[in-house]
Amino acid sequence: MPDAADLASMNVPSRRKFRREGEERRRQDLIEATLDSVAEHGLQGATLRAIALRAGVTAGLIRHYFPGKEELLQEAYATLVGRMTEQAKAALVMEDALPRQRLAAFVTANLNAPIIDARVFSLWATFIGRASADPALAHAHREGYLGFRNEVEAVVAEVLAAERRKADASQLRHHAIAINAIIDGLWIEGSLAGEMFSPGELAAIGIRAVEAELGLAPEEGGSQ
Amino acid sequence: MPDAADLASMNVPSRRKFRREGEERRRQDLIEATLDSVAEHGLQGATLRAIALRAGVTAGLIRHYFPGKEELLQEAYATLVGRMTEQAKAALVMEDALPRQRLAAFVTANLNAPIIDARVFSLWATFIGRASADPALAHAHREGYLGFRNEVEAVVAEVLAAERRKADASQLRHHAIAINAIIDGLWIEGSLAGEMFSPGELAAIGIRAVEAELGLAPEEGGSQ
DNA sequence: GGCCTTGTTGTGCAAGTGTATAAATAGCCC
DNA sequence: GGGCTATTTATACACTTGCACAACAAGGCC
Repeated sequence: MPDAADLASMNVPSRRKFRREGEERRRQDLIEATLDSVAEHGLQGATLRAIALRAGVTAGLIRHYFPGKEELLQEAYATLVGRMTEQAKAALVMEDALPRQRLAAFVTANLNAPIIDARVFSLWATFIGRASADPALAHAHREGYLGFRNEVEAVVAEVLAAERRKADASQLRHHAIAINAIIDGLWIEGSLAGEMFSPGELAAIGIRAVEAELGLAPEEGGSQ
Repeated sequence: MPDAADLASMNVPSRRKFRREGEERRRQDLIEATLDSVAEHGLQGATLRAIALRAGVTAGLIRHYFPGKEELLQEAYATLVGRMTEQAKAALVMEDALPRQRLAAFVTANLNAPIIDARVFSLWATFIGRASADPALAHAHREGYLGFRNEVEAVVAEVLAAERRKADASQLRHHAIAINAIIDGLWIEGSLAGEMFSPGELAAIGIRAVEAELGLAPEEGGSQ
C-alpha cells in the first residue's frame, strides 16, 4: 500500500484546495471575470472555462450561481450598464455651482478616465452589437440612454434659464439629443484612439461644441 | 444489381447538385453571407456551416476561397468599412454647390438611410468591439476614421473660407473632431432607435449642431 | 472533535467547432 | 462527345463547448 511519499512521487491526481467564499463575493468575482473575458476575447472567447479560470475557480461552479451562460452574460451586462450610468451621472451632483459650470463639469467627466476607457468601450460595443437581435439588450440600452438624455436635458434647462433664455420642449429635446451625440461621439473617439488626443483636449472640444450648440458666448480668455 | 428506381426508393445518399460560379461572385456571396451571419447571430454565431448555408454552398468550400475563418472575417470587415466610407463620402461630390450646402448635404446623407441602418450598426459595433484586442481591426478603423475626418476638415475649410473666416490648423482639426463626433453620435442614436425620431429630425439636429459648432449664423426662416 | 450542510471540484458527455482531405462532378476545350 | 481540371461536396478528425452529476471537503455548529 502506497504511503504519502509514494503518492506525492507518483503524481497521483490530488484534489485542488479551495476556499469557500461568500455568495455575493463569488457572484461579483464571476461577473467581473466574465466582463474581463468578454473585453479581452469577445463573446465567443468568454467560455465558461475561461471565465472560471479568471475567477480562480473551476467551470462547474458557475452553474451553482447561475442557471446558465446566458443568464451570467445578462447579469454582467446589467452590471456594466449600471456602472456606466452611475459614473456618468456622478459628475452632476455639484450642488453649489453655476449651471454652466455643472454642464462643463459633466462634459469633462464623461470625456476623461475612467469613463473614457478602452475596456469599457469594448464591452459596450460587444454587447450593443447584439441589441438589434436581442430585445432585452435593446431595452436595457434604451433605458440607460433615455435616463442619460433626461439628465442632460435638465442641466440644459438650468443653463438656459440662468441665461434668461426661453426654450420650448422641442428645442430642449433637440439640444439634449445633440449634446448627447457630441459626448457619445467624442467618447468613442477617445476610447478607440485616446493617444491621438492630448490630455484634456477632448473635454475642451466637447465643452466648446456643447456651448456652441446652446449658443453660449465663449468664455473670456478661454485660450486653447 | 440495383437500378435507378431502386436507388431512388432506397434513399441512397445522393450527392447534391451544384453549379460552378465565377470566383469573384462566390467570394462576394460568401462575404455577404458572413456579414449577414454576424449581424444576425454575432461573431459567435457566424460559424462556417451557418455561413455556407446562407451562401447556398457547403462548409468545405469556404476553405477553397479563404485560408481560414479569420481571413474571411477580416475581408468581410474590410468590405463593410469600404462600403460605409464610400457611401459617407458620396454625398460630398456635389461640385456645383455652396460649401455650406455641401456640408449640410453631407450631414443629411450620413443621418438617413442607408447609412443609418440597424444591420450596419450591429456589424460595426460587433467588429469594433474587438478593435482594442485586434490590431488589424484597430488599424482598419483608424484608417477609415481619419479618412472621414479629413473629408470633414476639407469641407469645413471651404465653408470657413467662403465666410471669409480664418482658422488655423488646430482650430480646423478641433472643428473636424467635433463635427465627426456629432455625426457619429447621432448615427448611433438613429441606428439604435430610429423610430424615436421623426423623418429628417436627426439630420435637422445634426445640421444645426454642426453650424453652431462653426459659428455660422442660423438660416433665415429656418423654422423647426 | 465529529458531523452535516453545501460550496466546490473533477469527470463525463453529446453537440458543435474549424480544419484537412478524398471523392465526385460541372463545365470548358478540343 | 470525351477527357481534364479545378470547383464543390462529403466525410473524418481532433478539439472545444455548455451542461449534468457524482464525489469530495471546508467550515460552521453542537
